[in-house]
Amino acid sequence: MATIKDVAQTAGVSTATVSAVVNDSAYVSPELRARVLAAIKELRYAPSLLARSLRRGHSQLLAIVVSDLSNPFFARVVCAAEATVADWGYSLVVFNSDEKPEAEKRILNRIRMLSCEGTVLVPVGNSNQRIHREFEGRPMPTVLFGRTVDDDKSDTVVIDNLSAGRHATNYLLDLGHKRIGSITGPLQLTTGRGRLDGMLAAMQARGLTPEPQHIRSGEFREDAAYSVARNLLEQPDRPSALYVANGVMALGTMRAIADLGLKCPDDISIASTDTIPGIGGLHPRITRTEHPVVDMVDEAIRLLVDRIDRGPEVEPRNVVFQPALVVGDSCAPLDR
Amino acid sequence: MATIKDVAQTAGVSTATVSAVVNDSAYVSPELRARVLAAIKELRYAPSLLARSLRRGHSQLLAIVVSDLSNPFFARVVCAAEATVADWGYSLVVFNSDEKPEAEKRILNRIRMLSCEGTVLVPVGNSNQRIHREFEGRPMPTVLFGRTVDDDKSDTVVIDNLSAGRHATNYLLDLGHKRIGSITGPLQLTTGRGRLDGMLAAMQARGLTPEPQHIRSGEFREDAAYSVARNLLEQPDRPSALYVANGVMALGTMRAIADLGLKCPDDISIASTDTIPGIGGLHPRITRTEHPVVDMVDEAIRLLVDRIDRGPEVEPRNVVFQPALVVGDSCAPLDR
DNA sequence: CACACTTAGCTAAACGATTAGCTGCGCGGC
DNA sequence: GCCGCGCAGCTAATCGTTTAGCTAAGTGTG
Repeated sequence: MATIKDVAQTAGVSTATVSAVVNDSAYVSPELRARVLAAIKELRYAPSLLARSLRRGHSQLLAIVVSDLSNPFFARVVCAAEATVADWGYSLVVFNSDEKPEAEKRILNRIRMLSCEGTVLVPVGNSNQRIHREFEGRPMPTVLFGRTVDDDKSDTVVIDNLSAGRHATNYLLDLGHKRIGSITGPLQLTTGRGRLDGMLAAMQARGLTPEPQHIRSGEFREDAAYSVARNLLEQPDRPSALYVANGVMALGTMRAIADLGLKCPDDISIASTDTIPGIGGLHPRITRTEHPVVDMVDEAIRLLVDRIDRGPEVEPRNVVFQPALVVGDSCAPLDR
Repeated sequence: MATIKDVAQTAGVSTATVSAVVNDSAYVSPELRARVLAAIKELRYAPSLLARSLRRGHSQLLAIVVSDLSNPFFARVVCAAEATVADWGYSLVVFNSDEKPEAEKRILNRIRMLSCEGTVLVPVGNSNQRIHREFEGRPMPTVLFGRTVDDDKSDTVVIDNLSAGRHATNYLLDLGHKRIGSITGPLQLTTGRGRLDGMLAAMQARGLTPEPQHIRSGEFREDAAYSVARNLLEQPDRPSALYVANGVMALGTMRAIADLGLKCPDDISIASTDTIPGIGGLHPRITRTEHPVVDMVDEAIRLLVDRIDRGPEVEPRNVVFQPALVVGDSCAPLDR
């Protein structure tokens, strides 16, 4: 690879002049400029971002750490992030913590070593100490995405989990369901706890109390939801409707329903939060609340870049997006 | 952020000694080692990978460029790559060319500037010149993934597209279908051309010639497949079965079928190549050929790392994975 | 014509690590 | 007692940039 010295030599100028041409950072006479440009072309020179980063003190690198990259929701997040980040002139380093705190720790450390300028983090667990412990010293600009932790120092972008759970449940209630169960995520996560609380609040508002054995939670995964759903639905007094906390869990639940020889929505109605893109042609079409992934990611990157530029003085900002109900045909009215 | 100088100063040693301790690259007396370790801990020192990379001449960075990150198939690829790459001690920079040649060009250039040590590339278009033009000078270790181009210099990891198309089509033929159509990807891509050729070969082997208007192709996207399928199925003489070239196109086709008020498999049978994970609980379960994504990615990374280590002398290797037929219930026997 | 002022382009010092090569100490052998 | 050798740890060069500060030539003014 040609270096700036090679270019300087072939063009017969100093490296400072080459740098000035490349970065347009100082006036260079048309003649020299032309010579430099020609040399660059001839040698196929491209500046080393490594060296530039070292000198300038910033790396043009942003990191994203998601908690489960095999979840289509986070795949969409990464996809959106890649695009937005490119618009801002950064490149994206992607990490998957796989819901493991120790992996997250290792990753955050690596991000620091890579001199990434900022991080979009879907935090694992609920202990914020870790985040700041790892990033101590020069604090790393961080936007918490999707989930929050007890942490008033970071910017956050989340959805209104309570509303999500409530709207989906209200839809079921409006159809006449009374014995509603739920399969939600780990309750130490805001996405798990919040959605369940929304569901319970909706029930309570109608004076209903769900049966304890109908309220389940498990990991945010297809197979976890499958097991939980299977176990729940094999009970003699199964509910007439279920609220399921995310897209892949809804799929797992549908699979359990199918395997048990039940029919949705005939035997049981399903409403969820979050969605799997593209499955609108399959049956049933799941009724769910959706959140605007692309907008959320755009906002997260915007906040992140702003914090990188303006530093820790800026007050932490917490942006909450509202979910929207999308009606499919996975819920049937309960006539009785 | 603490630098190696700070550590050296606090420990009362030279930077060389600190480096020796950090990298375990030379003997350091227990006493100094302890002092250095203490200083590192106290200052929360972590070496700058930027500086290290600059000096050592390699960056611990691998790049992956996929042609459509919103496609769940490539999301799975990125997910698998992230995990494997971490095992080898690298970090992964992710790019999405979105099937745009000019974006790919820009990305490859950026990869070069970032001093990534190697690239897993899902190439856009069919002109290999671009790849080598961009990577000229010190040639960039590259593994072509999923698709190949006219290029005998790179390692490649692909599936046997011909077999994929043939197996899926044979399944339909075995059920008695004769008027089979297809919706495949862009024919300048090996994944488009190959799968279609496999389908046609299967037909031909039974002495059948598909009607030209039943053979369609379009972009590898849900919405593209939807339009094509809709147009195809609205014709009076629609086929009794369709082979669809990938997972998202199968979903688009199913959506078209649903929107037209048709039933799968009653009115039309669908077999595809590639799959969407987790949708086994929805109806119909699409009959398809699957390929071992994780193994393919592992192999690609293995090849890439090997080439980085051993240089361009190694003969290019071309690994082909075989697809496997997975039967769902999207195909009905044709009795007539 | 001398002086100050501008400015194009240069030199050289960073950035934070690694590492070749040097220094000086301690020890063993004759 | 001296010489030579081994080796722990240091100094300083280096990776490829950017950039502060300098030089020298050009310009305009009194």
